[in-house]
Amino acid sequence: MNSNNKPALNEIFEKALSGSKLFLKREALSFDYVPNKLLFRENQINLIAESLSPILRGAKPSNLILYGQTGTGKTATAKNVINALRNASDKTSYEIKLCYINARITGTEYRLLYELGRELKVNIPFTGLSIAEASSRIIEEIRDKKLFSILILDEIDFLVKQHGDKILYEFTRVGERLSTGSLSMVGISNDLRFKELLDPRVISSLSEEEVVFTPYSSTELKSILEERTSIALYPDSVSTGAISLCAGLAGSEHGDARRAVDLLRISGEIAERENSLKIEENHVRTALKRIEQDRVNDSLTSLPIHAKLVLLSILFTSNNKSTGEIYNEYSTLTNKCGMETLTQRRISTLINELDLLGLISAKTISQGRYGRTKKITVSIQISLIKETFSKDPILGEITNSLP
DNA sequence: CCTCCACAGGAAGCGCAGGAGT
DNA sequence: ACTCCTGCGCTTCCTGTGGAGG
Repeated sequence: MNSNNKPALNEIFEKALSGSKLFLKREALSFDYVPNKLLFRENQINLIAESLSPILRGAKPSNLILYGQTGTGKTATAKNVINALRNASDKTSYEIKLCYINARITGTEYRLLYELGRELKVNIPFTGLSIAEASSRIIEEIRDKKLFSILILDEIDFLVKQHGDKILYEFTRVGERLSTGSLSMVGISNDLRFKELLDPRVISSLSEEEVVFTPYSSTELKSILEERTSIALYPDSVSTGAISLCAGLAGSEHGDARRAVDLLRISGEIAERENSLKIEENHVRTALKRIEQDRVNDSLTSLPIHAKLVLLSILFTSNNKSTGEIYNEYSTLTNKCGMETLTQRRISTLINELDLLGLISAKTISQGRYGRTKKITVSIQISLIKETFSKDPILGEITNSLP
């Protein structure tokens, strides 16, 4: 792309058309953008490409697992290699099918098969079939049409944590049993200890090859951001300080490129709204605050009604209260507004879910003689909760009666 | 050292929604 | 119309447990 200081003609027109003074190509700063050139991932790209390349000769490639924390470029790298493989496969006579599935979005075994079936053009209804029937339809299709298929399972650890490794076992078995065609898997996991959850048989088959993605360092993050901005923004529309700050903030935990890129994009949007011609550090700081607020707001509004009631109960009692005390308060609340009261067991899991969302913190502690319980504390700004819930048709009144 | 509190959290199963096949 | 399938939210029943007080 153009990186010289003189804007090309098309850039000027583009600018006029989009009305944006900053963004040339906003998508390049979106989290699912797959750049043509991935920085600092040459090794991984080569490893994956080598493992998958037998497919171009009509042989079964080995299964592999990609490990690494969020934002280390696993998905982007996988997609990058797949795109290249797709292009290369046009020149072969074998029919190669590539199927990318995110196991967190496609949460269940059946829907996994459904998605895979759709990619392979097998007729699998949205619901109604048994898992066995659905998978045998897929196997038949692969065998009959001699398909060479690669299934990329993103966030595979979610699937295993929720449903066990049964389906993975099935898939690896299928891969081994097929006489014509093939089915290979590329698993992508955020959890480095994910293998411990698997059956040894699945491990030996699934992780024939392993590729590890290490977190980016802040300097690497900086280079990545610079590369992306050169595509996404007009020249000279971001200060070096702002880039460093994005890289630093995102790198402080572990080198999370997704966070860095998101942060920069939102900073850009804020700068744009202020009619600023350059993204500065203060925009980044505002963006950081806004990301956090949006996240909280989203999870608050999408909470099921009983989870909201539990959260309110926590607000009505003071901090550091036990599950039992929260449950009592919750019961009086449900009675007050004439709703059914769920069991304490259920509330216990709701509390855990709220904890997982980062809205509250629930620590299990032991008080010896006085039992074992959780100490529950709200971990976000209370005013945010009040603000969101007071608009709620059912909970508005109760919320406003809060002290 | 043992006991026993006040829960945690696993397992099983129920009723329902939503949909396919017959 | 009827059977069969899965997912989901929930209940019921259950076993497990860290440590203060005896």
